[in-house]
Amino acid sequence: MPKMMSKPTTIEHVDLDVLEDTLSFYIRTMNIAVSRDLDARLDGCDVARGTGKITTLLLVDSHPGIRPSVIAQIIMKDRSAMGRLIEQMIEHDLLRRQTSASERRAQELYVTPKGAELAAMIRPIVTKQSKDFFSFIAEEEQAQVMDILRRAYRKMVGMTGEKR
Amino acid sequence: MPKMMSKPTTIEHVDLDVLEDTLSFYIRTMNIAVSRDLDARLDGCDVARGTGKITTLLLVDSHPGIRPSVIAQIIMKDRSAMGRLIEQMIEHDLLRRQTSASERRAQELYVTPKGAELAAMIRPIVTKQSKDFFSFIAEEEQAQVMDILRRAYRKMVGMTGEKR
DNA sequence: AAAAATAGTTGCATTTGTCCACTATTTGCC
DNA sequence: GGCAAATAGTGGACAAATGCAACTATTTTT
Repeated sequence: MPKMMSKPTTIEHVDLDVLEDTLSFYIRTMNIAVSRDLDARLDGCDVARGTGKITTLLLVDSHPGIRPSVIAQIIMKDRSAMGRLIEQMIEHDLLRRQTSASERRAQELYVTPKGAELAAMIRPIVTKQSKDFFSFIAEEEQAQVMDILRRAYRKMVGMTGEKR
Repeated sequence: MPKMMSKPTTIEHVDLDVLEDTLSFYIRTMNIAVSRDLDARLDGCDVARGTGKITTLLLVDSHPGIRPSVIAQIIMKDRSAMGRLIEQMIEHDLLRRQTSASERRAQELYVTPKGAELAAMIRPIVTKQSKDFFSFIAEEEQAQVMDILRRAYRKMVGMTGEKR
C-alpha cells in the first residue's frame, strides 16, 4: 500500500503514485496532448487525425516510389492499417500507386500534384507546431530530449546509424 | 521540394524529412511502441489496452475518495470518456463509487479489495516495463528525459510545483 | 516442383474518442 | 430568498482507428 493521501478535489493535491517516475506515463500522456494540438492546427487539412497520414505524405513526397511496407515499419503500423491509410489518401487524391515492375508483389507510391502541394504546406506547420507546443521547454532541453528519443526510435525500428 | 531520394525498399535508406527533427514525431511514435509493449505485458490483466485504466486504478488506490473529474484532468480525457472508463472498471469489480456527502454533485472513488490487489500487482510491472522498454537508453539519459517531460506535463495540466 | 516467405487486401469485432444535449447540485449575485 | 450561471456526471450517436486472421498473388528456397 502506497503513501495515502485522501479525497483530493483539485489536481494540485495529487501525486502520481509510481507513475511519477515512469517515463512511459509521460510519453503516453504527452502524446495525447501533442496529437490533439496538432489535429487542431491541421483541421480540415485532409491529413488531420491519427498518426500516419502526415508521415506517409512527407515520406512519399521525399522518397518517390517508396513502398507501403517500408512506411509501415517507420510508423509502426501493421500492413493492413497501412493499406487502409494509403487507400484513404488515394481517394483524397494525395497519392498515386503503381505496381513495381521488378517486384510485382510490391507497390510504388508517388504523390499527386495536390499531394505535393499539401506536403509543402504541411512541412512548416508540423515543424512549427512541435516547437510551439514544447516551447515551455527550453530549446536546449528540447534538443536533448529529441536527441535521445531519436536514438531510441532508430534502434527500435532497426535503422542503422548511417543513412544513405 | 526536399532533397530527393528514390524508391527505398528497406528502412535503412529512408530519411524522415522534417520529421527527423520534430519532437512530436518521436513522442507520437514512441507512444505507439511503448503502449503496445505495455499491453502485451498486461495481457488479460483487466487493465490492458488504452491509456487510463492503469492510471485510474493507481490513482484511486493511493487517493481514496478521489473524484472522476480530477482523474480526467490528469489523464486528459473529457468527462464522458472518464465516466465510461470508470463504469467499466466498476463492472470488473475494481472500483466502487459513492456520492460525496459534502458535494452531492460529485463522486468519491474507492478501490475494491480486488482492485487493491490488482493495483499492488501492477505497480511493479508498470515501473519495470518502462525501465525495460527504455533500457537501450542509458539510465542517466532516461532520467533526463523524464525530468524534462515531467515538468512539461505538470505545466500542461496545471499542477503547481509544490505538491502541498 | 513444392514449400515457405513476402506484399498487399479484405472482413470483422472491438475500442476509442468526440460532440452534444440533459439532469442534478452548488454558487454567486441582485 | 430566488434566479442565473457554473460544475459534476450521464447517456447517445457517430466516426475512426486498431488488431486479428484469413486469403490472393508473387518470389525465393530447397
